[in-house]
Amino acid sequence: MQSNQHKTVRAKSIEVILNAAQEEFVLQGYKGATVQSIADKAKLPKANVLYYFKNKENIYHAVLEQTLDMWDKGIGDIVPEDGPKLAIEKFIRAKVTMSFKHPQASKIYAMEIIQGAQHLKDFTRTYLRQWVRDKAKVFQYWIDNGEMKDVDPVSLIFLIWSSTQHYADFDNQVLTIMNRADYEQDDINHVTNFLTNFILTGCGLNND
Amino acid sequence: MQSNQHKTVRAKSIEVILNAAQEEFVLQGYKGATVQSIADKAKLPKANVLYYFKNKENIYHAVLEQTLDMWDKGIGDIVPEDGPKLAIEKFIRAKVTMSFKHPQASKIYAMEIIQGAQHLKDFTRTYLRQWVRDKAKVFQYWIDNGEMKDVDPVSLIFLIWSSTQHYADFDNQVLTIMNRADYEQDDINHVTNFLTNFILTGCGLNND
DNA sequence: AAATAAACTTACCATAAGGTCAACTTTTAT
DNA sequence: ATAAAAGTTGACCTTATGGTAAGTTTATTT
Repeated sequence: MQSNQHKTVRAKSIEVILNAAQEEFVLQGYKGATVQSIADKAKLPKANVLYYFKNKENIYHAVLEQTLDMWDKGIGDIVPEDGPKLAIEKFIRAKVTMSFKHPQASKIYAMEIIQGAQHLKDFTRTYLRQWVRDKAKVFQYWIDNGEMKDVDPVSLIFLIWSSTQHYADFDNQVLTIMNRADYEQDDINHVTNFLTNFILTGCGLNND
Repeated sequence: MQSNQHKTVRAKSIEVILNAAQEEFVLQGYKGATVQSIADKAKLPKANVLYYFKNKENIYHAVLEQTLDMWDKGIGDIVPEDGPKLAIEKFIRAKVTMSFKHPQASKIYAMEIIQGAQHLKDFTRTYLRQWVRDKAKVFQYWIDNGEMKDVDPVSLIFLIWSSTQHYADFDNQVLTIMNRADYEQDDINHVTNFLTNFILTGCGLNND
């Protein structure tokens, strides 16, 4: 099949370019990453990279979209049926795992937001705002139902976000402070356990 | 006095340049910030900026140093004599206030670390690592003394750092989600109270 | 007042980077 | 077999940027 074969070449090139681009954007920032450097990392000529993506900004957009997609898939939902304990446990585990396994994605996102979210204003204003409101409602439901302590749901969400993503965005700092070269599976477990325990306790949900 | 008068001019120019530079570096990243754009924001000719700082990297270094200095001054110490409750309260309050009042400083630092801490490797490896070890020891002392719950001190420090700095680094996102234009004093209080309560609870120190 | 040092400014240069183009090769469809 | 489509690439162009050189103006000292 024509389109099938083409798609394979396309898909492969695009994938290799996006991975290279992600690394470069994280390491050098948007302006600092050059199409040439992305091409080099992807082992393709620059003109070939620009054949698949009309320009540098398109590459960046694609990287951002890829990131949001991955998160959407990788991070499960927070649903009333789980109850607060299980829901929070699941959510923290997913976020921590994501942070340790795909720090680059988190970093790209973080840098974009820090710099003013120029390319994600819409996403934040619509999708993310609604997401927070929805989940805040779920927490509030549990609170009203006496299933967890009365803590401000939005602040709680921010705390979970920040404390989990820290291990991705600041991995260099964390590793340096701990005098380690790389994360290992034990670290994921340790952090997951700590954060789960600590945050559940904060929500009045710990039973250790 | 000669050197006095000179220093005034110097100091003033340098100050105005560094403030402009900080904004530009946050908004555009290191590579994206141009000497020209810094000069424009400082309302000085480019060559004048380069008269005070030999080159762009020097400006960046100076901005980083300024940031570290400010934090060092603005964030009090964690000392055994305070006991865990007061010490944590004071520390969270200082960090939150810092986040709301000087988000730029936090952002510059965050971006530097995210991008690999190229210019702060030494700072992290020596000063910051030692700082964490010292404070961890203080927490451990309190734990051994039965003054607080047995939580991993290093993980606790990371949690306090991340949850407080979130309001600086991600201020755009936080404000957008809350559908607000700017932070107000009430927000500082609200966040300080939430985080203090929540984290003290996590440490088994809350008495509400 | 003259001399010296600091502050400021203009014009300029070399390089790097984003992006285009036209030619060429390979793959696919008929 | 051939035409069309997709993919590949080197050469090139334009602009922006970091930095310099060389000079002028302003302030300070003696």
